[in-house]
Amino acid sequence: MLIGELSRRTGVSTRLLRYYEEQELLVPDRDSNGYRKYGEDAPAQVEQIRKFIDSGLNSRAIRELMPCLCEKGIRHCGHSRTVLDDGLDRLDRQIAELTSKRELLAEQVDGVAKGPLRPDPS
DNA sequence: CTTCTGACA
DNA sequence: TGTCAGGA
Repeated sequence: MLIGELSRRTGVSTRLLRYYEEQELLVPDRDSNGYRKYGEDAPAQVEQIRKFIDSGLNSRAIRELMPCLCEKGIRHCGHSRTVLDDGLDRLDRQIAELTSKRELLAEQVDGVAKGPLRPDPS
């Protein structure tokens, strides 16, 4: 199928589908006319890519994961494990950072609550 | 009308 | 990610 059909069937813009190719997430064959020609499994692959993106994985991680995909989800080879676990670790670190920031800001909120009331400047 | 590449008031 | 250009 051509890029237009894949776009309609997945709801992903042609602009994005071309970007995925640029990132080597989904590289289609080319027709003699130069048009991108996607396989029947492309729709499923695009959906998988969307899920990975929504899970916070970067293009490099997704690129390394795509070869590990089969009809139903991921084929758990050793590498896919590593990539997935790295993704979880990165998210845990981000959660820790945000939690830290939240606590600092919360301290300020407490300070304001205890301080004397003043008329708003302006 | 559809797709392609490259570029960004 | 959208959108426009200029060509096939």
